[in-house]
Amino acid sequence: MGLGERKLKILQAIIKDFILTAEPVGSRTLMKKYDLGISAATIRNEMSDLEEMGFLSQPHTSAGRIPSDKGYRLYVDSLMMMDRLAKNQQDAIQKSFLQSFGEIREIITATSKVLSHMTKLTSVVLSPQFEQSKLKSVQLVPIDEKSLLLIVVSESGIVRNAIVRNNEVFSKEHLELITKILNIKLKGLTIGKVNKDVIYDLKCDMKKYTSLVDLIIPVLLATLEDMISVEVYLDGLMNIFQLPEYHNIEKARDFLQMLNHKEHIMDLLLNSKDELDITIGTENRHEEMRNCSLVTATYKVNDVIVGKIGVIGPTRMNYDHIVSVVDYVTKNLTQLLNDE
Amino acid sequence: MGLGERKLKILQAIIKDFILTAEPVGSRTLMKKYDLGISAATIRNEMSDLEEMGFLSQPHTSAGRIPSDKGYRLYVDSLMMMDRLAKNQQDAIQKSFLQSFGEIREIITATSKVLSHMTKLTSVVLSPQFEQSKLKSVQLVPIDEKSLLLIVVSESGIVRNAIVRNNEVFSKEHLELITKILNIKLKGLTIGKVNKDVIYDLKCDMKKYTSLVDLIIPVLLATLEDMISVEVYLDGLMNIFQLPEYHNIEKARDFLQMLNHKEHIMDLLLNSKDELDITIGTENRHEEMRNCSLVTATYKVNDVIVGKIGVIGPTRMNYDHIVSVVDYVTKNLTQLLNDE
DNA sequence: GATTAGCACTCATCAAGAGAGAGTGCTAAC
DNA sequence: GTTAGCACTCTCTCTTGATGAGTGCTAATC
Repeated sequence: MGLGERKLKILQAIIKDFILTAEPVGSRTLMKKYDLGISAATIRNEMSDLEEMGFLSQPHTSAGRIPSDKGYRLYVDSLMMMDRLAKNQQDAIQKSFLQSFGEIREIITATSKVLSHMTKLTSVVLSPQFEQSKLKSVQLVPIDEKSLLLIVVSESGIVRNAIVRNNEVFSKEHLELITKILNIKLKGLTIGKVNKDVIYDLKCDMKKYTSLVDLIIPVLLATLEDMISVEVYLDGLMNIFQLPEYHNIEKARDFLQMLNHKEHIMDLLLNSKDELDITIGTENRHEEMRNCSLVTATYKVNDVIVGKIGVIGPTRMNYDHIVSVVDYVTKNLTQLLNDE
Repeated sequence: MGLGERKLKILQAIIKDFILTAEPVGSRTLMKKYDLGISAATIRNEMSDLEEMGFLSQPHTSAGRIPSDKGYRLYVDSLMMMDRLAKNQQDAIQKSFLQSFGEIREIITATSKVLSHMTKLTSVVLSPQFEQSKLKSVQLVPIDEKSLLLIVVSESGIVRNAIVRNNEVFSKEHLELITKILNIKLKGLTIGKVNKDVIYDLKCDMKKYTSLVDLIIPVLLATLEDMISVEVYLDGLMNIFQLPEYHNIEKARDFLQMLNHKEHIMDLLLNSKDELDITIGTENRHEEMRNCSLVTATYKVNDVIVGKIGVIGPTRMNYDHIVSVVDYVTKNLTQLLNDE
């Protein structure tokens, strides 16, 4: 059985109505609210067909129909119109980005905030993966006789530091020499590529200062580790309380508990490889996500450093709007990050 | 009417039972479960008195009694025994502190985690207030021709940095001079005391380099601002779902939404000035806290830098245990922070 | 042959009522 | 002063019946 024009129209109307009301949609409602030009009985027959084909389902015999994941999938792939955001919404998004100053943390936080605010759902943002970023400089700055500050700067502009403590007084000449060698060896190297071999190499070159180097290396490694670690930012968790699907305490609890596991979220987001990706209900790998959809997008800095942004909500989400928002936010974010 | 020994015993038993079961306690239950040596009828009379005095209340005529805030207050002030934590619990707390390495963020996070874990409630920790901390050094390190890193170190060991960008190339001599002046003027100064006067003074001393100074000063101020800003750490938010008082969705929502406002939490915590403070229900200034109690403690670093830790839960919380945990955690935290 | 009106049937939801259970307050006896 | 006994109160749960939304099927209509 094929999917005629009329069936598609009905499916679209059902999805539209269900997204709006969160109530199963009946044939009479459909006839009255949407100008389909056919009677309720005919709609019933078509709905019956659509259910048989798996695009709709029925909570119980005498209820209306609700879209299935397959139904949403069809809608998202073929029926959805990505609406251009209203001017005032575009402005709101741009404005929120203007307020966040240079620091990457600030930008990410602002992104997360605006996403959840514009969608009234929960937003998830992963900080950029700096693994592919190159090292620009490593510095050792004395802060008092027995401790010094290790500063690592990457080309992408991230800066990290850590304190190195010693029992003896650091010699200025040694420090300068070590700094020099560190820079020669590490400058231009991709952070993710600083591995055992590189460290071994470093140690060989600085055999004379083993005691000092042994102090610095672990701190350096920890700092590099910290630079490439991806952080998860959430916002709008409480928005779910506005949604009828989460008026049930168990549902709300499960949702919140799921988002409490950062690794879990990273797994979800990193799973989608497309520029803009929609995962609907059971399409998700995680059991806990079976009633949720996820709209994610990838943002880039200099084409190598990538991060993810996304919105999580019930499968009954306003895909048109959410996708538009995610898309527009991604564009703004990318622009902001590449301007610097 | 005075509070005889017997009345106190009954109150204590009621509180004990209610903390355990979350159900109003009746006279017969009390007689059967607790060895009071009197009949249910006598207990009823006593309970009636206790209610009249305001220590108990009754949800409805034919229900048992529950402790009022005043009842808990009496309990906490006079009846409570601070139980020494079991050895294994002490060990668990100590262990969790051992795992957190030097960084203050890590320590605070660990504190928050262990608090919520040991109490099965929500923990709140405020990072230390570094306002009273003194500046140790300010450094300007070039990271490339047109940008340099401003590093501020305090005596308490916190380090912050920020990037200063310029359109022109920085002159090495100027930088060294400026660094020198900055250090002379700022070293030893309490961070919170760096005000307009100090800045004005600085500017006067460096009139020759106005363009450079005008670049650096705002960054410096922002960095200092960042150093003294207090952060709020929460953990165990989801623990409330285990409590019967939050099986109601509105209650759970209100609780979570309340804790979503960081300023709100800071206000709550900073309100209590004692070493260890218990605020019960309506004793709290905030309407949203009327069903909650808050156990807070103050931790110190070098006697000047202070922070707060606390546990939030329903007024029906196990005060003995919570207080013991908060107390023990505070001791460990203080020790760890002062060792460094 | 597709469409539609009509109707019997199903199921969730809501309100009202009955019964059970827990607990109290009062009274009279100990 | 303490206790047993009893009537009374109130919540909670279960049942019942009514209501209403919606379906599926059948037969009539276009």
